[in-house]
Amino acid sequence: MMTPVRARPLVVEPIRPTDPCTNCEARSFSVCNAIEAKDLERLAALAVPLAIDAGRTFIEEGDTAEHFFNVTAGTAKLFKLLPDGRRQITGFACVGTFLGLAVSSTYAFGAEAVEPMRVCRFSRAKLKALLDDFPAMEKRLLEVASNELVAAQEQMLLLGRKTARERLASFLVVRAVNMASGVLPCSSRPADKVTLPMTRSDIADYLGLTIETVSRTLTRFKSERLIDIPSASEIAIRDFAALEGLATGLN
Amino acid sequence: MMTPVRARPLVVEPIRPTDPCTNCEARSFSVCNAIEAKDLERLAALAVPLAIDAGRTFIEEGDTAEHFFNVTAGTAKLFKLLPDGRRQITGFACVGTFLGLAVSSTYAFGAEAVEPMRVCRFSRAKLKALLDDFPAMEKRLLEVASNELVAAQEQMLLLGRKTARERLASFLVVRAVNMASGVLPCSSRPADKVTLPMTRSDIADYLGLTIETVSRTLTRFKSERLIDIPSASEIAIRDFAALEGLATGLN
DNA sequence: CGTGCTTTTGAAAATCATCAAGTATAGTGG
DNA sequence: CCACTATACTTGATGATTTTCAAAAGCACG
Repeated sequence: MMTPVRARPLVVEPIRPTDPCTNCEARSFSVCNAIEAKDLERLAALAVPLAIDAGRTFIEEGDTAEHFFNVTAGTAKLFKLLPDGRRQITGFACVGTFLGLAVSSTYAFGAEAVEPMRVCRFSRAKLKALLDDFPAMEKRLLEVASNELVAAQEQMLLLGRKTARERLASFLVVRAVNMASGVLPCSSRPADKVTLPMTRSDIADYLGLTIETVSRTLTRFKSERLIDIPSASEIAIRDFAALEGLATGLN
Repeated sequence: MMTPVRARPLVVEPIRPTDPCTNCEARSFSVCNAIEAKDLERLAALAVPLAIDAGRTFIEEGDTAEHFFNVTAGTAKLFKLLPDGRRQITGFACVGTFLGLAVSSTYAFGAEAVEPMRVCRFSRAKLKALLDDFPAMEKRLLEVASNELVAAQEQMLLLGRKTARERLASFLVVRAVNMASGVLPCSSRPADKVTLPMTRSDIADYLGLTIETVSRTLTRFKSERLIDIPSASEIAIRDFAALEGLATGLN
């Protein structure tokens, strides 16, 4: 159940293109777009691009927080653990997500790559110094934090008050909406296909359920013609409206 | 179960002392202390101090977010609702708490006074403008948001993975620690008495349980000599260490 | 001293977890 | 390319924690 400890050093295959930021395909999604093109050089000087293998833990809960991370490719799961191994995944970080916001000196959560990832790593101290020169970026960070706070509140509602069916429906609906907005101009219709790079165990730990309940609920959705399950990591949405109704508790 | 709608206008007994900020007893707890004494006048010009009756909803989920609030006395519960009335309380806002952080134009949560409250109300637009002149305050807001994010993650762990006993123990432990730090110099020993201004229903909706489970669990704690219950709104901590062990899942 | 609310306590029911196989799927090495 | 193994996923039976339903006991307030 628990993540095996890897002995290898963290830095895996560092990449050093001429200018990591200017052509960064993740910039438009991320906090970095608060910085104008002419100033990108200063940001680039701080950014250490890294490749991270799937399954690797790159933030350990409780470690001293020396770095910020910005996800440029792939997906990570963020989690908190109880001493006996119980795990709560607090979110999935995809392209553009900024990690490491914490006032305290230690990370309040762990992070592990779900898929092979690319991230930009920043020294906390240096980036904080940089923030003094770019108030726009600080504003952007506040926006990001506020958005995450809203998402966290929504997740508390899910964990505290929704049934297993409602939780899975919510999960699929959010995924479908996010997948669509990533590709198409914002706020279009939801995707009709959802990919699940994470395992059933991850989904369970995200929704506060067990893998069995996740599996059973998805099979039931399928038998109700709400979804299709072409493969374990792919879900086709057949009745988005019904799922949305379920997700919002309209039964 | 649902909060009755009040017909009265929101603004209850506005207070207008000569300078609401300089002598504000909540300033040291709040974001306002990011502003130096000489600049307090500009902040004071924006602050509208209000008194709010217990039970009054002063932020309605979904309403257009026109104001920020800063709690100067009393306690509020913040919550999200499902259409059928299920409620999740996402937090309790006490003295010093800043409310209204939201990027979107509408509030993502509702807020209702648990006790009689005093708050300072700010126009969002005006306060945002003020932020441009006081980057220190923006930094402070980011800190606040980061702290809330950490708390939210902790609450997700509680809601998703802890048992009823562990949830109640966590709740009491956090309260005991907070009560102590409010009165005494920070990071001293936890309070040996905890006041619960909120109802059992509020506690249940905060912990993702029912009032019956909250009541039963507390009585069981009492029979196990972990606490005493002199009155429904007052709990004496008899074995803090045991509660803390429970809270962290050490059984 | 009722009246209405909150809280407590009890019994029954239900959702979800646990335990236990069995079935896919993917990765490995022959 | 194909067994072979390990892992992930699904499915079934049972069980337990928590909810639901019900009612009594406390408390606050007029």
